[in-house]
Amino acid sequence: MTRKRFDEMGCSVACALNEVGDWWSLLVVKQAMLGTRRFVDFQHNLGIAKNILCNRLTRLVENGVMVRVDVGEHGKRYEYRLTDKGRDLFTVVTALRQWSERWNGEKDTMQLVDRQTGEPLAPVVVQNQQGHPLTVRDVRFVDEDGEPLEEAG
Amino acid sequence: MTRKRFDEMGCSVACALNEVGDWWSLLVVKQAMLGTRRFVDFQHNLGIAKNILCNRLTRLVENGVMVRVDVGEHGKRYEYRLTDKGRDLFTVVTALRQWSERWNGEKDTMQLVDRQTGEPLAPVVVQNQQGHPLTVRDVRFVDEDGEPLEEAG
DNA sequence: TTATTTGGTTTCGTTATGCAACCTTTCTGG
DNA sequence: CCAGAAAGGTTGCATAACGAAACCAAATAA
Repeated sequence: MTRKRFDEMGCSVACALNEVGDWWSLLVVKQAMLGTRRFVDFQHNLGIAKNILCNRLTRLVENGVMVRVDVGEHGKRYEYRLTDKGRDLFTVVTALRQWSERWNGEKDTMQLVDRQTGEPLAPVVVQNQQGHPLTVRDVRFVDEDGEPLEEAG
Repeated sequence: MTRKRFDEMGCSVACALNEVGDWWSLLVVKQAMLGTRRFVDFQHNLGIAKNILCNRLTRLVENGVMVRVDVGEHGKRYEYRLTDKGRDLFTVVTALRQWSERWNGEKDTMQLVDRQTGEPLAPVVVQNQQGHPLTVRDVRFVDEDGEPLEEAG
C-alpha cells in the first residue's frame, strides 16, 4: 500500500502537505532559515538520521523548495539552500511557531526579532483586503462560481 | 524504534509538529474548519482510512485541538469540534493554502472570502510591531538574553 | 601521505499506513 | 415493536516509512 496521494484531492492544503507534510521537512526548512546549509550541520542540529535527512533533502530539492549547490573546490561538496519558494514558507513556519508558543508555552530557547528595531515580531494573522483581522468564523468557503459551500456532510 | 520525539528539542516549531505534524492531522483540522463534525463525514470528505482517522481524532483530542462531544439522544453518538486552540490553527492552514496556491497553482475548487464583504482574503504575512511586512532576511534569531545566534554549524 | 570529514548507501528491525472485514450500539422506516 | 441501515469504532494483515548503526568513496585537512 502506497501512502495516500495528497496532490490529487483538489485541495491546496493537501497539496502543500504532500510536499512538506511529513514530520521532518518543515524542520529542515526552519533550520535552513537559521542559516544551516551543510548536510552534517542539518544532521547535528536536528538529530535526524542520515538516510532520512538524505531522503528529505532530495525531496525538497525535487519540489523546488531547496537547491543543491556544488561548492567543492575540486569535486563534489554540497550546500543546500532555500529557493524563493522555500523562503516563502517563512509565514507558515512563523505561524506554527507562534501557535505553539501561545498554547504550549515558551519551550524555545530562540526568539525572532526585527533585524532593524530588535523588537519581537507581531503575531501572524489572517486579514481581509482592508487589513482587518479575520478568524475562521469571519470567512466563508465558496466554490469557483462564488456559491457558498455546504460540505459539512 | 519509536518515532523521534519532537517535543523535547527545545524548538517550538518541532513542538507544534509533534501535535499536528503528520500527514493527516492538519487536513482533519482544515476539514473541521469547513464545518465537518461527524466521524463518517471526515471519513468521506477526506478519503481517510477509519483506523487512521480514529487515531488522529483521538490524538487531536488528547492535545486539546478538538473535543469529542456526545450528541446521542439515548447513548453514544459523537461530534468532533475544534477548540479555541484548534481554531487558532486557522492562520497556519491559511498560510499553507496560500503558499500552495502561489507556487503550485490553483488546484483547489474552493476559495475563502470575507463573510462581510465577499472579497478574497489578503495574503498572510509576517509583520513587525508597526505592521511592516518582514521576510526571513529581515529578522534575526536571538537567544533568551537577546544575543545573536550563530548556529549555522 | 595519512587521517578525518563529508555526503551519502545498505541492512535490518520497528513503526505507521491502507484496506477490508467485523462488531456493537443507535437511529429510522414501517 | 421490529428489521435494517448507519455510526463509530476494532482487528488482522500487507506494504511503506522511519531510525540506528555500519559501511564506503571522494574530498579536504594535517
